[in-house]
Amino acid sequence: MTNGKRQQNKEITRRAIVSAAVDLFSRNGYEKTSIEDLAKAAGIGKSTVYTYFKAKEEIFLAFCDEEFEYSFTALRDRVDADAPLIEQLHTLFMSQYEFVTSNREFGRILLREILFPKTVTSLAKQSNQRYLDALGEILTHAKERGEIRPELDNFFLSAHFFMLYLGALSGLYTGYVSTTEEVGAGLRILLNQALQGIAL
Amino acid sequence: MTNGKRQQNKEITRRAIVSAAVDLFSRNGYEKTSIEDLAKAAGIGKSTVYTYFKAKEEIFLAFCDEEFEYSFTALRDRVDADAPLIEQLHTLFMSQYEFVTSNREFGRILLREILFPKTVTSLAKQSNQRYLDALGEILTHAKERGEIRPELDNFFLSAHFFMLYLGALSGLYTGYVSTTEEVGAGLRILLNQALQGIAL
DNA sequence: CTATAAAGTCGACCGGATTCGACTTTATAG
DNA sequence: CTATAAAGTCGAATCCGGTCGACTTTATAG
Repeated sequence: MTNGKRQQNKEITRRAIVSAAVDLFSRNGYEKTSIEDLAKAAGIGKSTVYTYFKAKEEIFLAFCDEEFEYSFTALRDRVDADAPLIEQLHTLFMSQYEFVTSNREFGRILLREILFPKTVTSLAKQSNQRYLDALGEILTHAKERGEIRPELDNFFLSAHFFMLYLGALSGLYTGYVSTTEEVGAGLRILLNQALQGIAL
Repeated sequence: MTNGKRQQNKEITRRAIVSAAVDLFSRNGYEKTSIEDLAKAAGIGKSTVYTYFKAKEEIFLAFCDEEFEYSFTALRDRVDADAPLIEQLHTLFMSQYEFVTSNREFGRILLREILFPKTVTSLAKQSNQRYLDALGEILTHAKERGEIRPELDNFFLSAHFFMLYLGALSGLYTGYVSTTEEVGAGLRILLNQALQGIAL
């Protein structure tokens, strides 16, 4: 009857792994944490980890999920829903920027996984979706205020802004810029281009 | 005296490794080619490879450099310098798109390294620069024709378009789109948004 | 209360990238 | 022409992600 016992234990073990990941990844970094370390910390055997996650990367994404939850909630409050669109976008992205790069290595791996995942996992897509949803909301509101062209599709608008944000981040990782100020300034220029249009 | 002998041999060996990489990566793919395979093909010992490259990824970037040379040259001819800007950009990017995704795995690794490199190597920056330069040329020409706002900075314009291109590519890798046609259509929408502007 | 199939666990193993350390070659000072 | 230090080479060892297959636990049908 009760197949709930199994389900429940599975959930507990899964949490134990993610919790170990949050701890060890944060403390020692992704590369320096082995699957065996995680297993030991979670009190299970190494290969059991693979019943819960297909690959190490997947654990990383679950780890991100936890961290994101916090970051996104904290963020909602910071964005003023009636500020000009560009300010809202700038605030949103710079907050995310600070969170994502709070650990450089962490940010790099996360961005790689989100943009160019090895396999299309629901988790990667989910992370993405969260951004696109948050943006979509802001955009809908901006349309209502008559700030942007209403005929444009929210998905492509969100994607557009999101890519500009990632461009600013990439500038950091490739060494084009190095300070938060530079990233912020660059991002603002790009957002302005998008809003005002590039063509004469 | 002659410390040239050593230098010269080093260069020869380096070339041998890259040449082996071009051959084996193309034929069997990146993951399926082991360092030992490369070493054997280059006629050296496995660990000697590490005197020339810090990691496998670095060999991959050297490999890309070779391949890009060809791809970029072939491309110049295809772009009509007097077509409307959006057509030029679309042609440029779709050609690159086809080249980059001719092997899905290859494209994925390349894009990761270009956007979010583990270490800022000159190679990654160089690849990037090549794109930005090619774009800069097109943009300068477009300014002369009066097609775009002349006060905008070429670097940020190039970066903007480049990111939209990468967004389209990312859509492929994350599963938002799956055919070349869809990528092309999505890219066109994004380019249009950038050119026409998003704001009312 | 079994029998048994399904689900879960884990130690042992595998392949491949990277490191180590002993050995060989080269450049050069005297 | 040595001696020797620096540079280069490579097989062996290590480390780690991931798979395999034998073993254990759980659910359930009769």
